[in-house]
Amino acid sequence: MSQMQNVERQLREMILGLEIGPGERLTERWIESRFGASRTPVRAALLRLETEGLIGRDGRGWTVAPINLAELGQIAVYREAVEVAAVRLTAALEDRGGVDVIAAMLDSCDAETPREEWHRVGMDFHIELARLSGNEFLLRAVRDAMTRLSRARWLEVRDEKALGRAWAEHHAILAAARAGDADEAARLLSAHIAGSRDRLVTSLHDDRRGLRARGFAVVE
Amino acid sequence: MSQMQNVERQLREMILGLEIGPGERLTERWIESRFGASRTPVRAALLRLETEGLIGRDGRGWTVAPINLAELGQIAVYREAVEVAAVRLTAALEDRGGVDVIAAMLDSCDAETPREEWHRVGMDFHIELARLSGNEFLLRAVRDAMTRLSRARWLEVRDEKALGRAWAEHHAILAAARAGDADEAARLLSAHIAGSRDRLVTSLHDDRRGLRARGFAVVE
DNA sequence: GATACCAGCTTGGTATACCAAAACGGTATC
DNA sequence: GATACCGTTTTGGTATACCAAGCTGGTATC
Repeated sequence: MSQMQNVERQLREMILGLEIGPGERLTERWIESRFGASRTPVRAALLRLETEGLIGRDGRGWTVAPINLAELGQIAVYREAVEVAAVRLTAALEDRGGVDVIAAMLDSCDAETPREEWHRVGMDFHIELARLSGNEFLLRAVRDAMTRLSRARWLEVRDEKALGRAWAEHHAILAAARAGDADEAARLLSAHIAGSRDRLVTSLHDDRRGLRARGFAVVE
Repeated sequence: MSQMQNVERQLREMILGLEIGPGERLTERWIESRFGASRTPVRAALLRLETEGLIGRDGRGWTVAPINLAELGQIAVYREAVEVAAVRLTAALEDRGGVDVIAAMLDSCDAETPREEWHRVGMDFHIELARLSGNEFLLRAVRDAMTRLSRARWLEVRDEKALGRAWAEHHAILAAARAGDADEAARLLSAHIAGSRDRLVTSLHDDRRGLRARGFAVVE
């Protein structure tokens, strides 16, 4: 694997894992010494992460993207557009066997499963559902949206009940898609995305002081 | 303006203007000498154009993205999802004055207007309509899609009648949006995108031999 | 004549040196 | 004590040298 991919992957993981906090400044020299790569692959990695929206430019320098509550609302609208389109395509497929694979993925989580795994499966549900549509652009759109949401979802304070509700909603969406009921799947998915957004924004808004106390930049 | 932005902009224009043909190979050294910049900004520009889908990797090297007919179909589905969402938001706005600005832009084209300008306005219509929605993600999605479609639309053989029809359809969509009729605007926009796709794919498919004779890679 | 192999060249990947601009810090002045 | 100014340091932008992998063309061998 090339140094560029190496740096890109590790840096992305550090950002998504909040090892580098939202709003933190990055210097190419620090990354260079941190990962043992020279500035050329470091710069390449930064350029890629910039297009993913995980980092941005602050004047001449680089900054880890802050948590942006307004952006979360816009992403929800975007997600609804592309995910609903994807699930409608999936529900119209001849062979909807892929739905069962996703259901099995959901069922691999139980009370013993670590929170990290729930987090990953919750995102992969949406990504894999988009993949079933067979449309590369819808898939990429969902993947990008989930990447941007990842940190916010990780910071969300979710109780046991909320996890169970999301799990049930996911299964209901799959059931409608499996049955070929595009309208019902679309309706359920829209409601699911809107509900997720509401809980997410409310949770982060209520907790914004705590987040800032941890050194995280939060934009409202 | 930095060398990177310089190279990126010029290279993009050369690719979109078909001065560098679809499928053509690119070497960093050629670009370096062609634009008088060193490899560092050249590589940065290539990385950005790669994320735009205008160039891709061919093993170790770089290749201008071929014209891909299957991709055109997928983009149409993607466009429909995001553009319909955008126009619905726009139709629901309190202040829909921006619609008239777009209408004026359409009306700036007449029989004397060069084809290049029609091409640009035809794309900007969709981009500006998405901008009115106020959603950054929908806007970016439409802009990206139009960038990817740009070369194909330029290669399409369009008669006077087709241009007039597109112009009329654009105005009808604006009228519905201005009236706040989201359903009608969505219906018209969906039909417009589907019709555009059909004409585009048919035209390029019929002309694929001619395109290949010009040295353009065409994937079906 | 075909094929296997080798040398040279091309090319992307990487490291690094140099530069200008901006940020920082300290000092002198009011 | 505040502020304006200047030198130092830091930082991103750029150019370039070097490397390894892969391609090319030619040659030698069968």
